[in-house]
Amino acid sequence: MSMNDRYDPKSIEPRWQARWEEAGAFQAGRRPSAQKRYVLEMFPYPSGAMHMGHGRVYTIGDALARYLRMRGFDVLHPIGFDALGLPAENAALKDGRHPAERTRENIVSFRAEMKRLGYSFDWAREISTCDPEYYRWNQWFFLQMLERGIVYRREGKANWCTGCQTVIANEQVVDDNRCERCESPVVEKVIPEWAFRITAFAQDLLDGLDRLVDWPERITTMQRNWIGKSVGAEVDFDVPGAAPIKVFTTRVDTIYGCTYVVLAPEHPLVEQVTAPERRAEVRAFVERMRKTDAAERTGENAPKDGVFTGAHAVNPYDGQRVPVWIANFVLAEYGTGAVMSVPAHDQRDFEFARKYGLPIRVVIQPAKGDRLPAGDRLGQAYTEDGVLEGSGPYTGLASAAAREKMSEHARAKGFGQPTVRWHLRDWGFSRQRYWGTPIPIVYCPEHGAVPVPEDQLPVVLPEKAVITGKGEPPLAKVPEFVNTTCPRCGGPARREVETMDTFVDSSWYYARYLSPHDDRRPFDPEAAKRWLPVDTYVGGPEHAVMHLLYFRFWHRVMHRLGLVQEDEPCRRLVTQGIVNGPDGRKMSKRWGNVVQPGPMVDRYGADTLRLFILFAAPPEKDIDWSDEQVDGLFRFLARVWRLFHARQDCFATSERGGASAPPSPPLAPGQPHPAAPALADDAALAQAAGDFLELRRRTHRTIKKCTESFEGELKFNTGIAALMELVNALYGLEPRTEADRAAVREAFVALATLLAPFAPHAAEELWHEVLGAAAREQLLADAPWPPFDPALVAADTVTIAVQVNGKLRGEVQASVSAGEAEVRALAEAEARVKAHLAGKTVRKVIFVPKRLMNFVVG
RNA sequence: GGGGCCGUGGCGGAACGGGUAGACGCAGGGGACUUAAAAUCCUCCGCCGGGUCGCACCGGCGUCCCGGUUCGAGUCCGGGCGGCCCCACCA
Repeated sequence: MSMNDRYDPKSIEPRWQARWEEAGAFQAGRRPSAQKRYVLEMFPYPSGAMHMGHGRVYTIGDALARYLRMRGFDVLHPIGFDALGLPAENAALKDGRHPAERTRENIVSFRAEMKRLGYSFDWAREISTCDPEYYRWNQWFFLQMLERGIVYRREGKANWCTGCQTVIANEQVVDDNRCERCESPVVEKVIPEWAFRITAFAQDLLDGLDRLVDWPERITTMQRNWIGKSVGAEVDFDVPGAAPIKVFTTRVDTIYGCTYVVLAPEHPLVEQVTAPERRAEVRAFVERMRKTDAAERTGENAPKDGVFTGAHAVNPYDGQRVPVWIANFVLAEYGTGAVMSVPAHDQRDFEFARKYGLPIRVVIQPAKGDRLPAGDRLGQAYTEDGVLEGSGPYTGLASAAAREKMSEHARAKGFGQPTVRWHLRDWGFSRQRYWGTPIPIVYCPEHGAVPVPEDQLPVVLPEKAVITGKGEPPLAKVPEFVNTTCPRCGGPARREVETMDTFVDSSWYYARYLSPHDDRRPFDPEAAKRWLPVDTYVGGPEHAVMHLLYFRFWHRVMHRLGLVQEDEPCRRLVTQGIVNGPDGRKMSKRWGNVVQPGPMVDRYGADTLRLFILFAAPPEKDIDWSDEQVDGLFRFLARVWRLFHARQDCFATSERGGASAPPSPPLAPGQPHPAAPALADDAALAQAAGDFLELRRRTHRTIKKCTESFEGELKFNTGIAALMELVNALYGLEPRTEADRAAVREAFVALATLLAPFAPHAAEELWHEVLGAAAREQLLADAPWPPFDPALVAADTVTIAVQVNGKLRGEVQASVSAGEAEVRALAEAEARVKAHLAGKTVRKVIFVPKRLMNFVVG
């Protein structure tokens, strides 16, 4: 192949994609004796065409995977499709096409787009969750978890999406009680459902967060808040003539300030405690609450609203009788559905007490500073910890100590106990929809819910679908599916017609990649030993409390089942920002600002698109699409192209010797690389001087900089910037001697190699061009990452800034080893410095070797 | 209300543990090449003022605002203001 003047990605990219595939360059397991790295990006939901957001995740992950391969690791970089779920079914409702058909089509288009972008996936491991060979293992897990009590059937209030006509998970309810998917209102509905006992893992999931040091803190914080542990106490308030009211509080230290008790409107004791003369009013209130939209009722801005029941309860600590109220702001499903109200020390209680004229009693004083006024003159609740007063035997104790003593006292006396409450709820995963994994249960009139035996899996989702979006679940309308026999007695029975939440599919897919065609178990535990946990997981931060919590839960389950060694699925998480439209708004048909990756590849080639995505900003930041910037990156590649072309005299003339490159620095253990071609002829290189010695320094600094952009925080933008600087430097040089050419050649090899993770096709082409026959048999994708020479990275002369009283007044050139006296002499000789020192007394001189000298004068 | 992140040129963004602010790119100005345009190559580009025929050069200000620590602050501390994200009457 000969090099053309014009950079033409269309002629380059498909050719290298074919070569990589032919060579199996991206197959995991090619270096069995090397250390492994598992690089994973969240698999796509193929609901439409691939969009720019996908382009960004996979470009980030791919750059890393390619780099790690070049560092000598055995890299697993798989891809698959999260194919089951509501959107495909919702689309089917619109145009009547079968979800399977639509999904298959979308997958074909995704796969083609991804290949065109040149992602280094191990395609042999591709999975699709709508494949029975995949979801049968969802069913298998279900059975295992059922047996262990981690799956159970419950009858409870569920979030019912009025749009999707199905139950959705707590985590899928977003802003103002709307569905995360379709934004329809979500209402509460009492319905039987299957649930995972994720709450049994709450403490463990919480503790695990402390070990996830390479996760973004905001994600672990969000999980921590979502799990929502609160340590407190349960206390029983006796109600004469009725069952005691059990309240949950995190501030039992304030209980002597309790002046009333509040029940949630739905609390089971409401009817029982209400005095006959209050009944009408209470019922009217409860009825009104029932009819009010949940968000409106319990939203932050909702005014406090309540009603007195006529009953009184007894505070077990001081024997005081306090009135029992019902109020809108108490949630039936949190804690015990009842609270003790301490208006002096809780803002909500304070507001409520003010509104209804209930007493306010101060029982905590700040440890330092002014004392609080009496309750009736308090401007707002004092909610901090402090020192107890008016609290019987606990008076004088600090809040924390009091809490401990007081909850222990409750336990000793039998009217309460220390308690931990969680915000996290069990994960209800029943879906009354078609396009999901069938739940392997059969209902027998004789034996009730009977699990389908393992050897009868998979329960295959029938091809025939009656999708109306209304009424009964679609599977109920398919008699061939529903009607079956009981696995236990053989009598007529009906299958479960609910399907599993799509988040089940994504909870363990990363493990299926390890042995995607295994038909005896979900995956091979030996392979898991080799590859898990995932080393780097790239995906959007929007999954912080759904997928990312579920998959941590599922991994723990797999750990209990003995399938995996560790309890956390992934070491490092990288959350990438959004690609916005050119106008800075979220890409949307509504704004007409959508930019698709496909047409961009047509116009500029994959390499330019990839460079743009990586250069625009660090991965976590949102970026705006910019046609001008993309043009700029295309120009950069074209510039590199011309440069190589213009300097062919430096490398195309002769075959270089077989000297191999020095090994890559520390990270590359295991199997040695195939012998790498020399960067350049060592003897000639050693002769490089002047501008060309400078070039060599720059080359090695660039290698260092690029390497650093992959280590620690991923900052590809600065790595690419360094490459641009090297290119700019090369433009100014005119090599004349053999040593000059060797230095230029060294820079070219480095440039092509370092470009490989970012713009792999162009890099591959240039690399083969510069190395000629020496590289003919090797792919750059397989070549070693270049080492840098520390001696060349460290400059021998440096520019030292000279300040007078902290203001820059000049700079001097000095050798790196120059001491204070030497630099001072140089500095004082500078005209500007001299002028600023004239007539002043130097009181002090600060000298920072290699950086700066500051004269402090008076 | 709680939690997290963040405020740097016209724009996207650089700046290792406090040490020359603005790397690199985009946009823009000037020049070369060209019959011309595009492309390309070279070059300038924070603000204000002084200086010079034009340069060179010089001074002051400058990383949201106000204070502090320090020889020295984009970076550390305190207090504001503004933006984004998540959670939200969680007892």
